Amino acid sequence: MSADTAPTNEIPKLYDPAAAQKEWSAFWERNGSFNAEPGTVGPDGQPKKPHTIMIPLPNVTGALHMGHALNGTCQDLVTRWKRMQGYEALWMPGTDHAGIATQAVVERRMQEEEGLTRHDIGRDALVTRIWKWKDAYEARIISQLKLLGFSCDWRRVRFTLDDVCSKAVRRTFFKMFQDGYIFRGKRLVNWDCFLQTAVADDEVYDEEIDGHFWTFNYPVVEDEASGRRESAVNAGDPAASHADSRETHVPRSLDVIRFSTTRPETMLGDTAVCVHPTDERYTHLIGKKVRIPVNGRLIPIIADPLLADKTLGTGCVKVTPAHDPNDYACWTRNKDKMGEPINILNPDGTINENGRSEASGRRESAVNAGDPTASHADSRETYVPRSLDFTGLDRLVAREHVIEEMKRLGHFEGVEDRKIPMKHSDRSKTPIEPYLSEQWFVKMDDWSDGRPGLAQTALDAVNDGRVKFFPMRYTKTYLDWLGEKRDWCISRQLWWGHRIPIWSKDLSAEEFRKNEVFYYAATESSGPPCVSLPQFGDAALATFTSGSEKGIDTGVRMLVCVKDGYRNVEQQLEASGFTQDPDVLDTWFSSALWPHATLGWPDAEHNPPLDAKEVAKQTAVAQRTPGADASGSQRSTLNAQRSTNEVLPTFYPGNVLVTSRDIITLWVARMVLTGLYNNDGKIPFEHVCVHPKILDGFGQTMSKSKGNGVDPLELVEKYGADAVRFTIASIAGETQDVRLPVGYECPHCSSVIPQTLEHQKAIPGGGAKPRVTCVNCKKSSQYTSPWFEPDEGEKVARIVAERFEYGRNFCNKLWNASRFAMLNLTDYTPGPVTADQLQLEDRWILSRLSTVANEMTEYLGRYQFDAATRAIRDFTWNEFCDWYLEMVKPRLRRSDKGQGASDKADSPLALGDLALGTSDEVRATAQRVLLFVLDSLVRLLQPFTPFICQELWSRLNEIAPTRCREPLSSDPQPSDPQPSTLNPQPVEPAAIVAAWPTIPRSWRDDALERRFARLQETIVAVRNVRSIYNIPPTTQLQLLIRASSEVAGEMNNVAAQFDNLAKAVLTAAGADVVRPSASAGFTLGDADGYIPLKGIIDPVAELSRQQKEADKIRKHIAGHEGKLANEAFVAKAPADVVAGIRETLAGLKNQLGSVEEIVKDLGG
RNA sequence: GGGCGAUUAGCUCAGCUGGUUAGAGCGCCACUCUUACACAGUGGAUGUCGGGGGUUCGAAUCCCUCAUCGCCCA
Repeated sequence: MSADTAPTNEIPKLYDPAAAQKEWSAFWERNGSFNAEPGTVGPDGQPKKPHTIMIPLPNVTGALHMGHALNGTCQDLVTRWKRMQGYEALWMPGTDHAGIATQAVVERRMQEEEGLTRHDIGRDALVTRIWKWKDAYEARIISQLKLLGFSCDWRRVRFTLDDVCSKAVRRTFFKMFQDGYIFRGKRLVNWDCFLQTAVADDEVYDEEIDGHFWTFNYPVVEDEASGRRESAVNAGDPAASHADSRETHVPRSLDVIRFSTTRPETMLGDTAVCVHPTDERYTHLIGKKVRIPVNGRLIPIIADPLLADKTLGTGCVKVTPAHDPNDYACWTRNKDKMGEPINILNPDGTINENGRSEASGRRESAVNAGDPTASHADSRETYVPRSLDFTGLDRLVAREHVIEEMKRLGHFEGVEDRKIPMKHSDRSKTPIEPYLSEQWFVKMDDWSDGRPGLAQTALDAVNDGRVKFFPMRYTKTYLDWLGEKRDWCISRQLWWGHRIPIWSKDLSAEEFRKNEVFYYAATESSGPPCVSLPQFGDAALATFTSGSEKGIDTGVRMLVCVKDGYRNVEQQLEASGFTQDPDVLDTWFSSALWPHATLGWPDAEHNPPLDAKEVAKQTAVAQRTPGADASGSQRSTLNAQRSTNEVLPTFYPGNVLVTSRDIITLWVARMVLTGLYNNDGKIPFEHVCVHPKILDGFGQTMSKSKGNGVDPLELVEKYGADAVRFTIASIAGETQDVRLPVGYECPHCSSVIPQTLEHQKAIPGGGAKPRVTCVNCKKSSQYTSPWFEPDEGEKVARIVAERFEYGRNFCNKLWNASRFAMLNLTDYTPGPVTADQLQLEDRWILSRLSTVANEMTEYLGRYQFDAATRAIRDFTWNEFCDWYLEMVKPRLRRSDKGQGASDKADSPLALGDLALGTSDEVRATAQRVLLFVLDSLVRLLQPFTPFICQELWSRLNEIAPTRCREPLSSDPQPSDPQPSTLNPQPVEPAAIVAAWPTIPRSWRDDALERRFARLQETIVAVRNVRSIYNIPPTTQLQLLIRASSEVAGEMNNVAAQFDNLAKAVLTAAGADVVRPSASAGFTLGDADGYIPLKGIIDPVAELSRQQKEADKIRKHIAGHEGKLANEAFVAKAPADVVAGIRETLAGLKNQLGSVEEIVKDLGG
């Protein structure tokens, strides 16, 4: 036992993550370590530069999964790193209300558990329930983030529906309304008939269903008929005709148009049939009309090259603009040739009044252009003998009736089974219907006068490099999507969200005409987009819509937008008959404002409020305010009352948005756009870091709906937060998504049961909870699943993922390396280290540290978290632990207790070529260098594994509060190729505020690293021989080295390390060394080694081994010679490449010569 | 249909702007409880770099093409 003052058992052999997490979370909280304040002054007396990251707000639908953990880990890495670099680093946390997603979850649960729909309980009651849900899940989410050690400024937590964000939403809407960006229009939306709302494209997924493909025909109507019609009807209205009696005397088989459809009921809303303009089968029919048999409406045959495809089916398609996106697009191209789109659906998916044909006895005249007309019932009597009224039928029921009718009327041609891709609502899991409805939009396109629109400003910001993507390739996604400049539909028929701040009222034509301003505004297209209402000051603006093409004569609807903070105006409007728009805004409208709304925009007079509870937890901050805090910086008084908002100008523009690529269009583009719009053209962030997604073991993205989401806390519990973070960081690269196969740990025998798709999908059916059966002990148990809670008292198979052992093992390695160091630092005394005191291994590890620390800085700057993780892991494990610690051990042994096996190893004096002084001094130097490297290592790792780092930091600070540090980065760096003096100084009280290492690049010594590599190779070669001959580790070997005198000299200098690391005594080294008989050998490029093994060596086995080795070398030689024999290679390849090959070849030949010699010796 | 990305050891993945004897972790084999660590140490085995063309002195890397998979947008 060398460590006499610190019993080994004081530092456990295993790192205990749970204890560290608990202790240091509280520590950071107490100290306000994650706070970011404007005006904070750094140690140099200057205000700290800000660094801002806005969390891509997770939604409150449910708990977080590993994807969020990855996203957060990346952000925390950057935030902690920047904080150590001296920035005032703000990581703004918060959550998103996620309109439809959250409402749908709550509604579904209410339906399942209580059988209630939202209409049963009403708007207010539903919203109250959703708030409760939100409170629960927001708390859950925040606690998940906190348990992962994420260093958000928790005092600043925001929610998209809170007062601060709401104000920003209202102000933005008002501003956009004022500037004419917001308008009302018709739009084909994805209609969720179950939830009765429009859903966004990204809330829709495709799924194939078993369906049918029906073929029908429509009879073509004769020309003379259309001639008569024209005089009878409005231009552009093909429907108001009764001339169809003609076709009764034309053989139908000769003039029908055949088409196929998967949704026959939509023929009720057909406004045309469409063929390809060059399709010779139909060219003669273009411009003629067909009759829809089930309702008698006449519709034109049009030509459209985009919609119709000659090669598919009959080449003819029906056009239902109100219920099909392609058809709608066709309608926009051919408005002049067909009537207005006809909506046939009610919001609940039943057929509306347009499902009623005249034959049903409907008397009133058609309201919509394109409706069936009232004139021709008689002539159709022969083939429409009964009333046709599909109104009120569910669309799928109506489908069957339509088919029946078409069959009965003789227009049915056939049906086949077919797999049909069908869009489904992600929220209700029901098929969506394309549906034409009135919505609010934000104009994205440029203005007609050439001014750039919102989309263009956001495009410019990326095009001119103000906003950059990492990796760069995602720039294209952004530009392509924004480049379409499609108007943004911002209204949602939901109850959960920001209510649209528009109050409207219908005005009669007379009422309307009385007000000249209104009249002018509504009728003059070149006028301002809206008019102010003098009675409300600047608090309200109005526009008018006529509601139909018929103009304002029938009256108008007055739409008033009210600014935030004018409840009185809203009340006055309501009192005079105005009602607020029932819809809410798209969630993205509020999340788009996140980067500036959270900072208090538009309030220029107050800092955004802080969470009082979180502030109250910061007891240490309260105690030290207003003095200097322990890190030497001063913070401004918390949440002081001010007359200006300092937070916004300090932390906006921000620095980086860290997100996954599916969010580029939804968030990034819109954040840039609104950021520019609301902040005088200032971008919300300069970088966008796009990280991979975590997939399950089957390559599916993790999602709540698939049931494959893994709760990071389960893994934190199993492996520790640091391990989870470190592992996650190691996979956060820039190339691709990453699979994470998981399993369940059998509670009986601890075997891992791989997860299957069945496990993911299984839900409790009829009471019994699903179980997994252990592959090993065959016992079954319940398991964790997002679908159900295991029963009380059950043994539960919990989720495990072996991948995370990577991080756990690493943490333990770091722990034990530090443990070793601390056991040897009990008598540490601070003091400088001078260059002449440094040993080979010291210089080597400092050289490596310089390289690695600088690489880390570069990797993090490029958001290459995986590369940074690998670099620090390899350094820690393969260099610091495997070599440095092993090599430094002899120097740390107390000389008075040294009991080495050999004379050389016994005395540190024999270790090197430098004057070492007393052994106490040797030990002290070793301690100081070791401590310096460990200190740097902990600092480099702090952003990755903050808990263990702080644990180590605090322990180190007890033992050694003053330790050597690299020179400050601002210090002038002499071109000294060696590390200059390391000077001790008091270190920071906590790792989180420690300075990020800035190791001088001049410490890197390539020549020394090469020499060191030769030493390593030699040691490995000796170990190899030992292993091959099964020589016990305790057996001392002899080593002879034949090499040039220079190399031999170097070998002699490090002779003690051969004994230390390979249990081999270097008995001879020089050019004249000869191979002893009965010895094993190895060859390096410039040295040959021999290990006498008399009595141990099996000459036959050794011969065969050496022959194999020779063959291997010959193969390489052949390869290299081949290259050099190629004249073109020698002529064209760069000189250094050719020289490199020659050098390698020479080395290989040397090696081969040595091996052949051995082979010969052995009688081969 | 358009775009992006992938396909490298049994598994999960690195390999940047072409030149390495193609790597890592896990797993596997053998040996070690050697005084930091068995969540460890030491040594070892393992790949026609998806297929096929091409460019080049030289291709895992660049180009074309095919196949498979994933995502985004229509």
